[in-house]
Amino acid sequence: MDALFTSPRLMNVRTLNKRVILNMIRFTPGGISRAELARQMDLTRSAISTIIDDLAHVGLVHEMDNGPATGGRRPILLEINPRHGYVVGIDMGASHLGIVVADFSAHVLEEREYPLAVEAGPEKCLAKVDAQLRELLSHLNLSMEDVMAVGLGVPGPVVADAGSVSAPPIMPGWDNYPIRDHLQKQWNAPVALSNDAELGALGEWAYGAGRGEQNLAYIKVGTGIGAGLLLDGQMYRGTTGSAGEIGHITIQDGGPLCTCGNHGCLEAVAGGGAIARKAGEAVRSGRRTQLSSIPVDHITARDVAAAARLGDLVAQQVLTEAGTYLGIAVASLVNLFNPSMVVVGGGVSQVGDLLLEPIRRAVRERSLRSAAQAVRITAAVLGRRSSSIGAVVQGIDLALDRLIEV
Amino acid sequence: MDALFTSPRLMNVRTLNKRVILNMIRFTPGGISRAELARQMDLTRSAISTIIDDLAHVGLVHEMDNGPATGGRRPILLEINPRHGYVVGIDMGASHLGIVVADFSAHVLEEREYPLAVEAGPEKCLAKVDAQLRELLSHLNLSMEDVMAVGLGVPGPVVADAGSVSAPPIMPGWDNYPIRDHLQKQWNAPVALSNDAELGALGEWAYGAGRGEQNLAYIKVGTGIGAGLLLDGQMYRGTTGSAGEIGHITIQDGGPLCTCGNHGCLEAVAGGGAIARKAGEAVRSGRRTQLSSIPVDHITARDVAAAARLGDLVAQQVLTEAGTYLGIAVASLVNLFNPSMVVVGGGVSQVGDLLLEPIRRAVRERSLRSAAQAVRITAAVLGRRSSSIGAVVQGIDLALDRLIEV
DNA sequence: CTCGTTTGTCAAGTAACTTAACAATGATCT
DNA sequence: AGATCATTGTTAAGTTACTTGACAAACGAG
Repeated sequence: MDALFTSPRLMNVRTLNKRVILNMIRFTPGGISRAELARQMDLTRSAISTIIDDLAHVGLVHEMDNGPATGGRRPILLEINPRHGYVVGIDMGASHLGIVVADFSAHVLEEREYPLAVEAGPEKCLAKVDAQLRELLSHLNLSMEDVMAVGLGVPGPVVADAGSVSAPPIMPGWDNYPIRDHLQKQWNAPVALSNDAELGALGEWAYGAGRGEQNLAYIKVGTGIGAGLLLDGQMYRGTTGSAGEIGHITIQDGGPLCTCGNHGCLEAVAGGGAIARKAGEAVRSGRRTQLSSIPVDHITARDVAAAARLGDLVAQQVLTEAGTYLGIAVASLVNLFNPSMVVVGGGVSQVGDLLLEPIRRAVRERSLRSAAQAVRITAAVLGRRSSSIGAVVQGIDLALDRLIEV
Repeated sequence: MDALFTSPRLMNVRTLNKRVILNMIRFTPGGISRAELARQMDLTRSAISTIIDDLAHVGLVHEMDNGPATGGRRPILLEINPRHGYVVGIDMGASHLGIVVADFSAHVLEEREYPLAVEAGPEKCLAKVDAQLRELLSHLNLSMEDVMAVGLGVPGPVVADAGSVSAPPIMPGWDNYPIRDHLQKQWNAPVALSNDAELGALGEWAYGAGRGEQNLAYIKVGTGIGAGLLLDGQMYRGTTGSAGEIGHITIQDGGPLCTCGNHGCLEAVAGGGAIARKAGEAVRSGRRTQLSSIPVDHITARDVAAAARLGDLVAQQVLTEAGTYLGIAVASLVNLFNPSMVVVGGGVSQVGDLLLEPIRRAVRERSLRSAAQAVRITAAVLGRRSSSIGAVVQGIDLALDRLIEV
C-alpha cells in the first residue's frame, strides 16, 4: 500500500533484529518473555532464543522472574541489565539546565537543575555543562569513563548530520557551532544531539503519558514553545530538522514582536516571556494579586504558575488566556496530523487543567470531529523531566548501537 | 537514533526485496540497471540478478536498451513490462468524477471526466462510477476481466482497514458505507481506497512536481481543501485517516459557516464554494467583470479561474484573496512539518502564480526562516489529474502485492 | 592494441532463519 | 488425584537468501 522505497539497509538482518528485540525489552514494563517476543516479531522461538543467547552473553540482557502461567509452562521474563553502564541525559533550555544520570534501564540515579543563560553562547554554556556534569558524577563516585553515552537536548532546530543547530531564534550565537563534536572530544563518549521538544516526545512515549502511542505530539511550553512529533512510531524531524515549530505559527495578526522577527507568533503570546509580561502588566494596572509582592520586572512564568496554583485569580486568568492561544495552535496541529495523543509539557504545564482545559475546549470547537474525537490531551507525567528522560533514552539508543554493531 | 520498534514483518525478506526493486524500477525514469539497483539497495549484483530472474520469469520486468557506458561494459536497463496488465484510477470529487485507464507502467491509455453529485449518496454514485467505467473500458475493447486492480480516491477521511470513510463533511450519507467491499464484489478485482489529497501527493511524487521528494505536502484546492502528506518517504494518514485536513483549520474567527459545522474554516473562506460566492457578491455589488454574463447563482470556481486567466481583475482579486488565506494555513503547515516541497493542486490551482504568489508571500512572512528557506512551493504538473494518477499508482501497488505474494 | 573498468553470471560458502521433535512445567477437566 | 492438554524454552537438521570470489563480455582511454 505505502510507497515502500526503502533506503539502503544500514544494518544486516541480525543486527536489526537485535535492536528491535532490545527495544521491545526496554519499553515493555515488567519484562517480556522469549515466546512473547517471537509472537510480536513474527519469528520463531528458536530464532529469538539464539539472539537472546548472544545478548545475554555480552551482559546486555538478564533473566528476571517467571511470569504468570497461562495454561502451560511459566515464561521467563527478560529485562535489560541495568548495571551494564551509565548514561547521561541533558536538557538545555533557554534559562535552565537539567542533568540526569541514569543506568541502562533508564532508571534515574541522580538529577539536578541549574540556572543557565543560553544567550551567553556555546563556549561558556558548554563549559558550564561540563563542570556541572563532572561535579554531579563525582558525587556518585563516577567519572566520565563510566559514561557510555550522552543525550543532549537543545531548544532549536537540529541538523542531525552536522551535530549543530541552525538559525535558532532563542539561541543567539549558536548557529552552526559544532556542539556534538565539541562534546564528544571533550568527554570521549558518544553524544546524541536533538531538539528538546523531540526528546520530550520520546521521553513521554517511552516512560510517560504517551507510552506506546503510534502518533504522539508533545508540546513543550517554556520560554519557547515547540512540538516533538512521533508519527507512525518514528520521530519526525522534517527536512531541515525544524519540524514541530508550533511556537512560530502566527496566532494574532499584528501581535507582539517575537524573537524570530515576526509578529504575533504563538510563542510571543503564550510563551513563558508573554506570561510573565502579561502578569506584570496586570500588576502595573493595579489589579489585586499575590504577584504584587514581586518586583514587576522580576516576575517569571514560574511565579505566575505558583500563584495560580495557590488560587490567585489574576495569575489564573493569564494562564487561561495563554491556554486559549495554545488551543488555537493545537487545534490546527490536530487537524493536520490527527494524533492519538497530545502531551503538554514544559515548566508552565505543571498547572494542569488550568492550561489544559482551554486547549481541550479549543480542539473540541475548532478541530474536525473525527480528529478531535481520536485525540486525548494530557499533561506530561514526567513533569519537567520529560526532555532529560528522553535524552537518556536517546543516549541508551546510541550506546546500544555501538555495543551491537561489533 | 530513532525509536525503532518495528511492527511484525508482514513479508519475508525476498518478497520485500522484490517489492523494493520493483518500486525502484517503476519510479526511476529511463530505467535502471542491475548494478545500480545493487548499489542503491546495498545488495550484491548476484543477489539482484537472481531476483530479477524471478521477476522476468513472471513477465513483470523487461530488459530494454543498454544504457551509456561509464568506462566499462554497458548496463542493461530494466523496466516494468507495461503489457502485464491494465489498472484503473478513479478520482471522486464533490462535483466531478475522473476515470483513468492505464497500463502497468502507469502510462495513461484513456481518461475521462464526468459531472457527479456525491451528495446523492453511495448507491447512486457507485452505480454511476460502474457504468462510466464499463463504457470507457469497452471503448478500449477491454472488460473488467482485464483490469488487475483499481485505485479510488474520495474527498474524506478514509478508514483503511474498513475500506470506508468516516464522518466526511462533504460526503453526506457515505459515513461507514463499505465502499471497498461493494466495489470489489461488483468488479471482482482488488480495490484500494484512499483520500483524494493523499493520492494527489502520491501522484505528484511519482510522476509530477515532487518526484522523489522525501517530505512532500500536496494541497488540493477544490470544493473542499485537503492536504496529502508524504513524510520521510511514507504516506502519513494519521490515527483515524484524517491527517492533512488543512481545510478545517480556523482562519477567520467568526467567519462564514463551514460544511463541518464550524465557522471560519479555511475551506469556508478559500474553497471552491467560497470563491464562487465571493465572485457572486462582486457581481451583485455591480462591479465591472466578465462574470456578469453568467447568472449569479451559477458562477463556479472554474468560471472565476477562467475569467482570471483572461485578465478579469475582479476574478483575479477573488483568487488572490483566497491565496492569501491559503498562505496563512500553508505557513502553519510549513512550520509544523518542514517539508521540502509543497505542491498546490486541484481545479483552482491551474491559475498558477495568481494563487501561488500570495501563498509564497505568506510563507516568507509567517514561517520560521529555516523552514521557509527549505521549501519550494509549486503548482501540480499533473494538473487536475494528480489524484487519478495517484490512484493508478496505488492500483499498481495493489496489483504488484498480489502478484508477488504467491 | 593493451590496460583498467564496469556489468552480468555462476558456483561455492555462510548467515540467519524455519521445521520438527522433545523435555519441563503448569492449568484444567473428570 | 491423575490424565490430558497448553505453553515455554532448547536442540538438531534443513532451507532461504544472501555473500564471496572468480570469470567472461563489453567498453573507454592511453
